[in-house]
Amino acid sequence: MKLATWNVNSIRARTERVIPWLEANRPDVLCMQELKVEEDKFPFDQFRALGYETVVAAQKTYNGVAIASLKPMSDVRLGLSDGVEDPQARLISAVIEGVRIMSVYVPNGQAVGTDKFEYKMQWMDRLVRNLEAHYDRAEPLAICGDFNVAPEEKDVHDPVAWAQETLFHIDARKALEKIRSWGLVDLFRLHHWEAGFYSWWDYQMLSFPKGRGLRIDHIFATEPLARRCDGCWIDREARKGQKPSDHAPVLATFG
DNA sequence: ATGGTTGCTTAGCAA
Repeated sequence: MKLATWNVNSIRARTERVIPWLEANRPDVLCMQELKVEEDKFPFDQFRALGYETVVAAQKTYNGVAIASLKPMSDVRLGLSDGVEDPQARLISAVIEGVRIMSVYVPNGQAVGTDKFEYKMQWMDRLVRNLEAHYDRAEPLAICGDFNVAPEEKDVHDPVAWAQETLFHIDARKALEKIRSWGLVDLFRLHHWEAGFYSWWDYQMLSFPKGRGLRIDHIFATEPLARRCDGCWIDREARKGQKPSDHAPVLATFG
């Protein structure tokens, strides 16, 4: 099985990049984030033409997550289902070939000290409670998506400069570690130890050509699934060329 | 250097 995740930064703006990428890479599953469109305007037909069925949790203008799959999906679940009134579409999951696959878009947090950063912290804590309440770390499960947090110094081009930002603040890193310590493995770090691999580069200041990025998109898996993972990588090529997303896809394969 | 870029929606917000 080949699993991919990609923050597309508007599916309508990115359809001409995402569809050819799917055709070239043919993952069994693609988790997407930041659709920025209501469900009735999602381009289901173009995915279906390549053999993918897609389920979405969407809203107008902001956020929005989806899972496109070649294989049948069952028990589709939307949101954190914790009774909290929350209009933001940031989580969808489905069971595919016996694996619970989650597509998540963790809040960016805007700036440390703001209400949005507080919402980010609370959302990550709610995700931990969702895992504790509904899932079993002994079962195969993958959480894929834009976590908006880089785990370690080696995942950030300039850790000192980014320490005060929402994507690498110590509180955000601790919250990410709490999610991981529920019983998840960072699949990228199973296969690569080196610094300097990034999944996101700001559109501004020529960040991509200058190599100023962060590794904030992840595929986390429970132990029984991680044991089957024989590769995990970031497709930097997809960040190049005309009208790219500011994120690159992350992929993992399983035997 | 308080800049710079992109997308949605239409001047301001979010990333």
